[in-house]
Amino acid sequence: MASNTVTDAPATQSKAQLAYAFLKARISDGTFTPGYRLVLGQIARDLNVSVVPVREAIRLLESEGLVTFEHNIGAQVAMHDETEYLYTMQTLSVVEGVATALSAPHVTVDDIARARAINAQLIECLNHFEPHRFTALNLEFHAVLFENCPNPHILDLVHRGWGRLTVLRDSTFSFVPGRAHASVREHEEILELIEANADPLDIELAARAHRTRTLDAFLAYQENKHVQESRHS
Amino acid sequence: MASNTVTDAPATQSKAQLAYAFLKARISDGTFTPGYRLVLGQIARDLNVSVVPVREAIRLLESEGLVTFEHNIGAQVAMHDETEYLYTMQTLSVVEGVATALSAPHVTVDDIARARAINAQLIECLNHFEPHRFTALNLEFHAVLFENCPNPHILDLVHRGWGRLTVLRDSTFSFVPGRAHASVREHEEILELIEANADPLDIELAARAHRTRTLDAFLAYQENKHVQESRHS
DNA sequence: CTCTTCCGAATCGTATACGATCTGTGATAC
DNA sequence: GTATCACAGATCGTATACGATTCGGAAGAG
Repeated sequence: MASNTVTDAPATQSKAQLAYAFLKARISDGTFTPGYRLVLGQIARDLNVSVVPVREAIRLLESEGLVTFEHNIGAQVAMHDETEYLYTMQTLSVVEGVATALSAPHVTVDDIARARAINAQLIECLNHFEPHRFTALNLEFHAVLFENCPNPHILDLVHRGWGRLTVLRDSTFSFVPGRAHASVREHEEILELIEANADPLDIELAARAHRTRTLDAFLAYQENKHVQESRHS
Repeated sequence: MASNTVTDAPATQSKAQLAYAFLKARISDGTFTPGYRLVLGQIARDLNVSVVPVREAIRLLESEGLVTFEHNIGAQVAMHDETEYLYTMQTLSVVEGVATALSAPHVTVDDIARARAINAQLIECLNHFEPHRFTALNLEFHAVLFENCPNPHILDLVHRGWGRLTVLRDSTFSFVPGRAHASVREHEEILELIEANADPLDIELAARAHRTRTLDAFLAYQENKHVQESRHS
């Protein structure tokens, strides 16, 4: 009866979810670049579904800010000016900060150990540097620290922030590899704060500053690049 | 050509938006109480539209957390346990705090004057206390202080927080009228911090604490009520 | 040569239709 | 009397269909 391609779990998966996953994947991996026009009928044909579920998926992505939508015009992958990255990082610095602080009391010694192991991999990664891998590990590290946040709204905001970030820029560390060294050091500092049952506000501000510094490093790099470019002209 | 009932602006309003506004209004004013089953066909008939736009509106409301949705089962107005209010207030305290701090440098003397005027109305309101009016003015006051926030994401989160709050509880001050007096005093303190160009972090924490205290007051009231109830039994 | 106007193709928004799934009720077995 | 099963009504999910709107290019006026 339930004859599905792979497993039975997604057998009950709606076509809307299928379309959503399809579009999100294509946007994330860069197949659909910012500004790309998302035509309902075309996508529907590609997926062998009707336009209705595709439409639903697009509206969902719109509410997450990954695509923009205009009445009677259609959808396109959201365009990002440089400020977009700035705003997303700033927002994430705030929500990830509180999430980490609220999570701290629920972090077990086992969690700390796992985080240290991941940070060790990050340090090891510094030698033969791969920005993409570094960023993936970096998320893993922070996820251990904020996933215990008891407030589901804040946790959701953190997830959305990371989601947007991966769409906006594959890895900040591609641009500012130097930041990676400081980053792993700060990770250890944050771990020590949590271990010491530090004041939640201290943990929050440390986590926030950690992210803000990555942002600042990128902004400084960009500033510098612009200066160099203007010298050539 | 564009012959509409009232104005021309909503002439281009889609039926999906109509359904969205209709549902949101009914949920906010309490016609549809938490747990109320939202049947697509029924709502569609009431609005003289088909189920498609209604469905779209409901999915939007779902993404905002106002309704819950289950595959092949349907939607109902989101149920709120007590923790829901707690989590929403906590989240709002954080995002409103940063929004206020980020907004502060862009607040003009004129804005400050407007805020003071609103706070004066709040003080005046303390005599013949109407919780609903007080809450509306309270939002107006804070809106003046955070609307200048340059980060659109954070601003959006603040708006969503307030939106959820009005759905969850008409007015916290109905339960804890005593909190209103302290509240208006803290308003003045926040205004003075902004006027003095205080450290953004100080402004942020003041704004955050202001909201947290309202939450704490409610929790204390509730605690007290439960104690009294258990005495009767 | 340039600007305006008009028309057709492409796409969107929504109505209708129909198969799939769930829920509750009544009949049957133990 | 209770538990299980089957069936019917209700509702959901999606396909198809069609009017409405937009956009781009061709035709014509200046």
